[in-house]
Amino acid sequence: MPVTIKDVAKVAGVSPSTVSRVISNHPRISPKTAAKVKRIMIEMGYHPNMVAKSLVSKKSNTLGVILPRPAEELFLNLFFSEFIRGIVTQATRQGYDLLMSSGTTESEEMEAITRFVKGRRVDGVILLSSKKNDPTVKFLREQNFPFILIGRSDEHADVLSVDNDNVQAAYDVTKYLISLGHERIGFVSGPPQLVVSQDRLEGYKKALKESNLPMKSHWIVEGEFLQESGYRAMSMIMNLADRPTALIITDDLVAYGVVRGITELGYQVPDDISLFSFNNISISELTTPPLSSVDIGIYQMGYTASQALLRNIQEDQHDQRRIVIPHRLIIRQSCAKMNSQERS
Amino acid sequence: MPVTIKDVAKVAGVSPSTVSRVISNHPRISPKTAAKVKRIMIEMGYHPNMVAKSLVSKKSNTLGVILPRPAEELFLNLFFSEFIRGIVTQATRQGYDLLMSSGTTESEEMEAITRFVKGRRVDGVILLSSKKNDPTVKFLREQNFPFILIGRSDEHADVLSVDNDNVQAAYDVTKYLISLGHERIGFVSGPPQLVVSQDRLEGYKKALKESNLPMKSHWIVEGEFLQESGYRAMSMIMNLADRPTALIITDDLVAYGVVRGITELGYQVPDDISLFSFNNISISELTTPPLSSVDIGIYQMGYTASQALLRNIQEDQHDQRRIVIPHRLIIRQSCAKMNSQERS
DNA sequence: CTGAAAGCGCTTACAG
DNA sequence: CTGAAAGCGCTTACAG
Repeated sequence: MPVTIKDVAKVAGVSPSTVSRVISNHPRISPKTAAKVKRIMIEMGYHPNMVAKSLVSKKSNTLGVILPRPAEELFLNLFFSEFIRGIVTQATRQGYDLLMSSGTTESEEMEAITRFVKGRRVDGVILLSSKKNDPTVKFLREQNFPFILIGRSDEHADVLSVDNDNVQAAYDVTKYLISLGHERIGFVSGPPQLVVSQDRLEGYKKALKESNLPMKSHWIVEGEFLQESGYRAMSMIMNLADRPTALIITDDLVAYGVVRGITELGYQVPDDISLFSFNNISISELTTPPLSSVDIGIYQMGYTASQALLRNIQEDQHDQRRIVIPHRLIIRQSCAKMNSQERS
Repeated sequence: MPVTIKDVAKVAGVSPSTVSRVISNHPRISPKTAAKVKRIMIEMGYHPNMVAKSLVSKKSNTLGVILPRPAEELFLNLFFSEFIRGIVTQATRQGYDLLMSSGTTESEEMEAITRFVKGRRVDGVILLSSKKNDPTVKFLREQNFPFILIGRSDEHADVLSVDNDNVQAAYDVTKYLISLGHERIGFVSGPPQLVVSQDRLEGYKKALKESNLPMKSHWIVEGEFLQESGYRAMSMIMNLADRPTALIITDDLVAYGVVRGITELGYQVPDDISLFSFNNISISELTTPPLSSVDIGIYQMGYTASQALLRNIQEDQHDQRRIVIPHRLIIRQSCAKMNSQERS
């Protein structure tokens, strides 16, 4: 039988209300009783029942996250560790825990969110997906429940969210390759329905247009966030008569497949083709040669998401901004300078 | 204002008790009232307050995990994703959620566990660490609270746990290398205070002794679970007059550093030296050449941990077994066969 | 088959 | 400064 406030009160010879006030450091309590009650709490090994506390206070001191379902598992898996760590670190620092569940189907996902929100188990929700037409976003808005979206939502532009400026990031990468003298630049993209894919492609196109460089549709390959995707793309790309001298790749793991494909076809990076990828997960510095990659600040995204959501919860003034996490181009050895005779 | 059982009762013209019984599918309720109440619940958008439910039922339907603190962060980080996914998948399947927190110091860790356990927020705890003299293990035993340990505990042998047979795994790897003709086999180990390091080293020694092969202490290097560790070890190892022809490495990431070191020194894998590592995380198939590695079933460990813990909670018969997850040697291209003239 | 009542362990006006 | 009482939203003997 765990010890309750009542037990402590009895031993201390005070009322339960007084014990409760001591716990919450109520100002109008005599230092003497406070000291006594505190001593007895420790002696008896008292610890408040958070569930009971939560029931009356209507606060859980908990944030909720739903794991992405299988379809996007792979993409998110790579980030997952760093991301969750960022979320938990900041949440813990502010005295919040993290409640997690996963949904295999969309309806299971909705069920989990409902359980969290209507079951009063969390004070706020972090949404990992940025799909079009997401019913969870709709639900949370209807409930007027605090939440933050990772990524961008086109339908719900006025929602609290953290994201990268993926258009700008891809633009920056493209411009960098152009500055090295590349004129034929290809793009190995991710699933076209994802906002992140669309944004990066847009930045790439913008940079090419601005520099008056050609943009051929057969230089753009769409795939999954899988090594295989990159690998397979190469047999096509490398056999092109007008093949690109540089490739932008939407993810490090995909880039790894690209490197493998290129190597197997007997070509060299960066001598035959330059590569620049995204996400800067640990793999990117482990390839031969080490890959240049865009660091999108995954840990910081998680950290910031927690922080912004908690502010919303605590100040109860639902600000609806979009927070942009800065990106950084990490230059390694996968890009070569072009000199003019090679350009033909 | 969320709708409560009382609200539903009022509209349905029954008592709250009846509504409660309908929700829990109590047998002695007329199908007619049941149907009516259910209809009204849906109409009113009723969802039970899990906190209130938890207070009276004394069940939270939640498992707790504490994230490892920084010291071991890196080692566990690599597994983390897969591991948590295994835990969550199985927990969700059985209707449980996962509550997470992290502690930077040992006392913060204890605080988090206490909050979970004494605060009645979880029904069981999964312990990720397998340190010596772990106060959290002691606490949970004293509280007689359901928990499962990942790894092995020497002081607490009679505790529910999931682990690999690391002695056997290292033994198997060593025997495999011996079968290829290697006679000088080195070991790049992890932090010596970790049980996993000790176990693997033991299996390695056992196999060598059994085959009457030499075991020199300068063939054994202890380090961290970091790429740098492996990298640094190589300048020493490769300059040995009697340098090993094969190396067992405690982790894929460390092995990556080893490959880098070997390559920079102008040697080749597996021609100059064979490598076999542990954990089989995604990196291992991405190196050049692809690394042979021991698959220790990380996802399955998480999955099994959830499952065993939940059985303990639900059947309330605290069985205290040690569950061993089988390992598999994944043979790739990093080990060469030795022929006799090379052996000298 | 159903309801009234007590209680889970807390908090917090209200009163003194 | 402190206590008695009501209540958070549920469950569950007990009685009928």
